[in-house]
Amino acid sequence: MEELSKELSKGYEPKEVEDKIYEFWQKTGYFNPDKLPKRCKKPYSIVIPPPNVTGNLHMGHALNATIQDILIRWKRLNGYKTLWLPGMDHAGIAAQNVVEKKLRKQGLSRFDLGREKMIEKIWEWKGEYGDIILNQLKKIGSSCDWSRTRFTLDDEYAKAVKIAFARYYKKGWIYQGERIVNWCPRCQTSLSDLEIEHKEEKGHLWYIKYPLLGKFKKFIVVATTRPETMLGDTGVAVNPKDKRYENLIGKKVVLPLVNREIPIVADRLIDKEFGTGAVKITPAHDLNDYEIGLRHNLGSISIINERAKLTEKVPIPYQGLSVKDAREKVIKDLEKLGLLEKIEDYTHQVPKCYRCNRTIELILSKQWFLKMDKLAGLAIRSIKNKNTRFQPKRWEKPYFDWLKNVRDWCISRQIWWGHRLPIWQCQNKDKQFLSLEKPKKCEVCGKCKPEQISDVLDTWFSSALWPFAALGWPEKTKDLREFYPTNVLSTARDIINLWVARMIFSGDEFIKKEPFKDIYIHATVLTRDGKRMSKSLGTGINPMGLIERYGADATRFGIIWQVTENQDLRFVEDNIVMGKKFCNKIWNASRFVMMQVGKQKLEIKKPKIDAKNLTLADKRILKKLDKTIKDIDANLEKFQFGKAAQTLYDFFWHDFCDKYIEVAKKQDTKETKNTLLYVLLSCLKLLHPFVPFVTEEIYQKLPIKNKEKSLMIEKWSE
RNA sequence: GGGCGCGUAGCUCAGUUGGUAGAGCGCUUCGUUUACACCGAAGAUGUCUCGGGUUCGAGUCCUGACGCGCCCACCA
Repeated sequence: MEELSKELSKGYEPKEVEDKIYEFWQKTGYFNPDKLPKRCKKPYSIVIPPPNVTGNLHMGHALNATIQDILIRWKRLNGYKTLWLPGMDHAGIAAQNVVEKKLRKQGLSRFDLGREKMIEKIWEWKGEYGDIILNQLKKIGSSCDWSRTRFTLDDEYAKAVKIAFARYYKKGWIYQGERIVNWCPRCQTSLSDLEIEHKEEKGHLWYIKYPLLGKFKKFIVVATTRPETMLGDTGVAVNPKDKRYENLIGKKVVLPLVNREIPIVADRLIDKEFGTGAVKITPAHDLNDYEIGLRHNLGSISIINERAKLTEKVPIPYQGLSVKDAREKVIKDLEKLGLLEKIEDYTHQVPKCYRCNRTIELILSKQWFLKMDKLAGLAIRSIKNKNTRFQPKRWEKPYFDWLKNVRDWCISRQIWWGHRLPIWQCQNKDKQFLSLEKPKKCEVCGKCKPEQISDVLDTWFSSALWPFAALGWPEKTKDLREFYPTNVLSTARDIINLWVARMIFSGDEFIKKEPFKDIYIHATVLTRDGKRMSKSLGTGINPMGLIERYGADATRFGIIWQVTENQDLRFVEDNIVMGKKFCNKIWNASRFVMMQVGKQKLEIKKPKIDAKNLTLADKRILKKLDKTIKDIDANLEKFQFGKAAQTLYDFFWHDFCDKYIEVAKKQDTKETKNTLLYVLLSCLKLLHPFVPFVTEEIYQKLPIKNKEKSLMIEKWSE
């Protein structure tokens, strides 16, 4: 007892254990599937959803890391050749924004630096801060194979991106076109629909009188939330079935302030019930209007530029005004002319940039697109055929809904940090061509020195290749053969379409196989009162703080305890406290068992349940243990992490500690000692995926002869 | 406008195919017995949001209502 207590302190002290154990694990090499014992043959793989370089671990990451680590450790203990491949995403706009912000403090913009200098700066920044989140993943105990860490902007990865682009290009699925795109005036780039967030804003609905051509004091009244765009109107539209306007269709109005004659057209898209039933049409700055404009040959006039200022296409007094100023002036001027009928309060959804929260402008712009019809079909088929399954299944629906209505994907961005499109511009003719490397001569004119176009690809274009590019594609690597398709993707619901759908069709397209068998969509972590955790609201909880106060195991256990199939998870710290107590309980129960058994090392054998010299209590605990193992396996198989944790907790605390240990105190037999040690060891294995540190620490101290080097590679149920 | 999830003990949540309501934290009482007070034993606490229906029987199935939250959407 004296000696033991020197070795095992009275309470579990995570701080003295965790870093030491993590280092030990890394030394064993067992995070690397190639270094696992030979008996581990069957591959089991997970690729991490690569966190952004700009990232810091938040509760969502902590939850997801725990989930993935539980799966990996569980399968590793079951003798699988496990690979959990880590990495980071270069996070185009997000990363560039971070560095831009730093520059701004020095009064500089990225344009002051120029492209090359700016990219250099971002790499520098990445070198300095880029590993933070990976280190945080280590802190929480993630057993990733760090030797395989990938970054979505490293050279091999860039090759994969170029090859993928070229394949699409050669199929004719990539095209350039002038379309209405979402434009962020701050980030100075186009954005895909999925990169927009709609926020409710209180605005107004302005009713404006458009005078009918040649009819004195007769008007058609249109309602709009954006009066300033009237300067770019090329028509007015009404519903063809609208009796009120029947005789006006085909007539013309004189656009106020501009004095342009524009037609009244009939289009089925117009809702008779809304506003006045008559709509001003601004094809260059609204998607619906664009379509209507095309149908009726209205033409388009771009009146808002990339900086959200009015262009020279508007009357001189408005040129150069910001959208906001233009709105005020237009209203004032209309009022003066007596053309403003009324103003109503109106709340509506305003599109915002998901990276900087600036209001998005819709503008006409030349961009690159990836055709989605075929690819969306592939993605739908993969789930329909059950080659890949959503867990829980209900997430299929938003996935299908998006894919069925998806528009072509705008893949070009006007930022600098990212994969440049492998497209080159002839200097003599207005023509471009594809070339993966810097071309020796121009493929168009044969004479000029072509220049690579400056656009980069949407970050999600490269993320879409992650499951196979991270395994070495386009090279035919051993890893790709062995670990693709991966077994599980565990991720958050907000990137089902942004990322998951795109990985599925990419995998299908390039490898002819879906990248994962199961897609586990975990709950979103909310605050105690059901609010979103966010930095700006100050409602976030830092998992690193929890680890500091309670230890990594406690944090893992406390989070996972709450994981059910629910969409949301309201985080309560009480559960982490519970986790801490539980770790302490594990520690002390182990201490007791070791005191009972003594220092002499035993050969551990699985006791036979029907052996005669076992007492009723012995038999009972062994039986319950068997059942518990089965339950845990079944729960984890179904991704029911909370239930698994609760089952384990219950067995360990109540069956093993409260009942069996108490009885064992009065049974001083060889069989009981063996059973104590056997059940404890079994529990350590079962507990290890959930609370890896404390269990490994104890394992290392167990007085048994036939021990593995690490608990990580013990045999699950022997 | 469409979709999804939730409403069970003071708080956060379980509750498998319908059969007398459970856990953790908190609370009450007792307990320093060979691990653990980060403990043990015993205990209290619920019109399962509200109507209606199916059923011998509903927290569980159906159907309305109310409340909360999330996502999608080109109603100006």
